[in-house]
Amino acid sequence: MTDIPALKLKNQICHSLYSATNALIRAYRPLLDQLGLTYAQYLVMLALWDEDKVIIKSLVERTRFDAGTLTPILKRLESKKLLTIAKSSNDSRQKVIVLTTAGKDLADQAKQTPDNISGQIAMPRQDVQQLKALAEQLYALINTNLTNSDTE
Amino acid sequence: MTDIPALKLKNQICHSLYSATNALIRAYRPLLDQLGLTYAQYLVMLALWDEDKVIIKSLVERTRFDAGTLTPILKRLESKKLLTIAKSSNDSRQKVIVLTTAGKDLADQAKQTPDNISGQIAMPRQDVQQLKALAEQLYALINTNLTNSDTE
DNA sequence: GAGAAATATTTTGCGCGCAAATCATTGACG
DNA sequence: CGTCAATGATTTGCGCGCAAAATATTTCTC
Repeated sequence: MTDIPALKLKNQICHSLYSATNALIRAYRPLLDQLGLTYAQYLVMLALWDEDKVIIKSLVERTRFDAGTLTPILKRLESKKLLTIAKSSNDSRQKVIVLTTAGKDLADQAKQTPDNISGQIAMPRQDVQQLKALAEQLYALINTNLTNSDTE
Repeated sequence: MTDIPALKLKNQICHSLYSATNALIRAYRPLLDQLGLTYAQYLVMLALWDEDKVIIKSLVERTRFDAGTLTPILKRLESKKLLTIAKSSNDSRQKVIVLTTAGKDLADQAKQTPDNISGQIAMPRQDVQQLKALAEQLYALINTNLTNSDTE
């Protein structure tokens, strides 16, 4: 009916990106179920396997999650006994996140997950790398152009 | 701590894709606020501007939304008087979605949105097209490989 | 043509995602 | 040193996203 090309759903990069991302999360779900993690919890655990004993602000930066999103995720991971949340002694506004032994051990069970996914999806490695690079580029552009226009 | 490259957050394409998509949705928000739409509602309206007088199943296919997600979105659009939801006369299991005049008119106000976004983000057109193509490829691969493995 | 399988949609329940408001603590500075 | 802004984290409220179960209607199939 409306024949404005700019408004055609098929022409929207946002729709392609959105549905691909959601499809990828769905593909992860059965694998992550075995670890007892949701997708968001998995990303937080990845960040903590890189480096734990960090404050929440550090996780906000590295995971790119909103702080208001992270708080309840960390509580759920705590209730699964994968980590502890303790007040910092230096600055009691801050909370320090530390992996438990169980939290560290889960890395062993998780280490097959990325390969399992790429095995199932069978996208050429080069295309995957390019998709990743372009997504990173888009993320960087949004967070320079849009964040700066507030401040200047 | 855990030095397994496959588990490094930086190496995860899923994290790049996930955070880029969420950043893009955030970038759309101020523009869509002016239209009184959320991002998901905007995608549904795009589909309906392409073609309305369709059943929900058709929207499920074109928007790639889950039916259980679509039902409440359509109700909210109905309560905004942008569309009507009526039982089909042929098959009363089905519901027919029809745009109201207000719903059609909103396309005029929306038609600047895509250009406004690309103006703000300033990603080279070629890169945008490639990102879209790769996202579509990923979506297609997930929905062939993973859907088939159930049936065979 | 009655019961069973298939199809279209809705409901339920849980976990995000995020803007905005709030709270607690610390640091600045006058 | 008191107050006031800044900082780190939490809470609140709403709208998805989706699996699973429920509901309603239609289409087999015998």
